[in-house]
Amino acid sequence: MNEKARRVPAGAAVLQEDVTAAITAAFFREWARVGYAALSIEAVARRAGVGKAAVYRRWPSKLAMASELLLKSGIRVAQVPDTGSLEGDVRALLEGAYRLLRRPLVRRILPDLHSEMRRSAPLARAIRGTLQVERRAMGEALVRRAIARGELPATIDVDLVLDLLPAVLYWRLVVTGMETPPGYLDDLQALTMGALRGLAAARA
Amino acid sequence: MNEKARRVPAGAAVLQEDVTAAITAAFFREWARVGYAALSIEAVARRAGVGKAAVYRRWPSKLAMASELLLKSGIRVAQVPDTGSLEGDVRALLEGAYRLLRRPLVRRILPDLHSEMRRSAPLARAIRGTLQVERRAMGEALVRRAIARGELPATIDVDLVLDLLPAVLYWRLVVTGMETPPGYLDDLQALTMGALRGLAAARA
Amino acid sequence: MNEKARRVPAGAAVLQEDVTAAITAAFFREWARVGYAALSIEAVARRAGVGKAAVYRRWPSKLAMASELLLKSGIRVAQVPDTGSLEGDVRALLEGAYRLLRRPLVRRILPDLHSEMRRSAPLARAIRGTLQVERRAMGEALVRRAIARGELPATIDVDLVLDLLPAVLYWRLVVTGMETPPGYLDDLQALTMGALRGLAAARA
Amino acid sequence: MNEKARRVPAGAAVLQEDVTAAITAAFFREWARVGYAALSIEAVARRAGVGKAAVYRRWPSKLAMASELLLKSGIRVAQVPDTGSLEGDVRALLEGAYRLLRRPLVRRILPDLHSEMRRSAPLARAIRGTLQVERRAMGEALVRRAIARGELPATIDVDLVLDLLPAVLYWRLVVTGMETPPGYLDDLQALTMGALRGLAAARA
DNA sequence: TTCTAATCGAGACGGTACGTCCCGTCTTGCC
DNA sequence: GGCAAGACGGGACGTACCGTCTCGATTAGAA
Repeated sequence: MNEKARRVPAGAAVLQEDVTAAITAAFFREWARVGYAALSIEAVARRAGVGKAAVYRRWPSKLAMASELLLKSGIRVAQVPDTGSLEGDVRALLEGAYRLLRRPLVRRILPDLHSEMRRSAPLARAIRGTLQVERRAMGEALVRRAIARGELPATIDVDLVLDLLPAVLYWRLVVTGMETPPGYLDDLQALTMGALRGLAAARA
Repeated sequence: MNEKARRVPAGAAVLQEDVTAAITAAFFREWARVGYAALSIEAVARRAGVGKAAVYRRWPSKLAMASELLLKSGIRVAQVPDTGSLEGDVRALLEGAYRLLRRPLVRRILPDLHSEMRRSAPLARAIRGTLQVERRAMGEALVRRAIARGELPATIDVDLVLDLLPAVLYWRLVVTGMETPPGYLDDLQALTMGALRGLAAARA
Repeated sequence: MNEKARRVPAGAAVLQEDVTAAITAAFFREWARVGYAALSIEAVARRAGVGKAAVYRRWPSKLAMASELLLKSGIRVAQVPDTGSLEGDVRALLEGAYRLLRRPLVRRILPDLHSEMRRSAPLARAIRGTLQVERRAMGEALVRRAIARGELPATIDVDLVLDLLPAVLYWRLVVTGMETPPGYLDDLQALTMGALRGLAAARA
Repeated sequence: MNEKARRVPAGAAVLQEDVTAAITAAFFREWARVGYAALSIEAVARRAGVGKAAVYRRWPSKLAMASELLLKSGIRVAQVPDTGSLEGDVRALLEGAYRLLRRPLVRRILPDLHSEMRRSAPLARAIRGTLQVERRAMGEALVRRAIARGELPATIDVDLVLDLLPAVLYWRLVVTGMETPPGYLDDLQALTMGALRGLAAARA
């Protein structure tokens, strides 16, 4: 950031994109390094080679910055295609979640995010308004297709299914921080299908 | 703190219980007031009418203080008795976990602890050395009894079962922060038993 | 602040003169109030209505602050002009030293500086690099002129002369803290000239 | 200090001499190490292997402790015998002063002491009431003997002589902290005798 | 001999100050 | 007007000592 020629936009008085990009990159690197709570705007600016004012010009607070950058950052629930069977859909979802939660940055950031959400309504709203909505929509679609195929009863508790699908991987990878042995996803797939059958039976 | 009669100091150069109590009370009052992240030890000491050193003499950090006070305040994995059947044991465990995770304070602090564990090896060791060991022992005993009764095959992946048991409640109550509708535990029980059956079948 | 003249702020992010002035004033007021040893930077900042960092940005320590402020406040070895005779030069030097060491502030701070020099190499270097060098240069010039005039032999021990010139006044005014009676400088002048003659005779 | 059997004085409830001795020793070692200003009672007690209260039981403050211990410590002006001539007396005095001021502990402690004296009337009184009185008495006796022998005029300014005698050595050894080359005392002797002659001539 | 009273090492107590870091705001001169 | 740089008043950090106090144990002299 420091020495580069600024091949800057048209008029002045416009936030420069490369500065924003440098801040964004620095922000995630700092987050991964020290965690959300210990993350200081000063350090982000320093690492980005940017004045503090450049940060404050863009976002009023650390939280606002986090919210916006996360949404833009591509921490997204993978798309789950219709594979034609519940079993295939579940497998696809588990694999997508696994690919996401396996990333070290994600494993460090998610607990911070969930911690802060407990405390900050605006952040919670920002997150829930996008990530969770997306996740929920995807999960509901999966369940609806299964009901349509007759693989699940229409009476099934969709919320509980939505809790089940990410829960075990999140616990394992994010909360305990442990790795997974070979074949883990296969076992998890069997476990999940059994759980869905158990749930279906209870509501049948 | 200054003028109070010091009833039963007991030992020499020993941390005084009434000071500890004052700090503890102030800690939770401050937590409620500003949240964990913004909680300053200075403010806790001030509110307790105590020198900062009196706090640092007891705990090396905010997180250590939080961990210990929470443990003392009753955040414990409930004991799971041998109910005579896998189904009963699972139900007891789920109910214990539910009682724990339902408490607002626990729902606020657990993500903080898990976040910080990702970063602080000493804290991770401290937590794992107590809570997790306890939890794991309890889960393993449950599985072993089930194997002994013939309810689960000896080949079952114990680690995965240990992931399963707390995962859904943790996700629901702690991560999403949502409440549970009536009958949630019943459904969760059915779900969990189905999951165990699915897992058993896969390994049979 | 240290070496460059700071006339007319000139650049951005430059220490502001009015803040420096406020700190300086507060420093001397605090010194007068509680003495050097008990002087706390916190109190200086408080009294100046300034953040502590504003003080530390200017000086790394209480002693550095004291040294610089004193130098600026006019504690300088007086210039000794060539009066045309050894006698006149000595008299000028004694009078310069007297004017300096008579000031109460100087009498309070000099022993502190000398004490601390015994312990702090950096401070010693700083002081020696300015005050002592200046003093030595002046003394050597005086002696060299006297040798050129034939008033002192070329074999004279210059170091010892340099010890002699300030020694008695320093002892009297700074170490014992006593005042001087009228005519003291006249007697001291006679004493010093006698000493130089004695020294010259010993080396003749 | 810790394990020794206490073969203590007469009655109980009496300050124990070996504790006092341990504190005294620790006090001087700490003084030499960090200087008077930075000397903490806590460190003295720690180094002496003694509780803080044992120190406070003996002296109400650091200053009181310093005053008393210094007086007892043997930092004394050496006795100057009547050698039969002014020259011999001066030489004896200079040698005594040199022996004293050459000691590293003394070179470190004296400037601190003089600094504190400037600020603390009680300390100044304690020191002046003993050391200085003693020194003055010795110097006056020396001058009186010289007057009696006809070596100095009766009109000589005794105070100025008293300033002269210690001044150069103090400046050289204590203030500048430099060492002395071989023959320094011889030159200093010549210098001092010359000074006395010059002073005598002025008052003749 | 038993009691009593003050000493001992240890260290907790409420405080103050240390020197550092970061907060969010503001200012300066360059582009 | 955005930019890098960084000073500003403020506040918390975690540490070191302050001088006081309390503890249980030791230790003799007085009862």
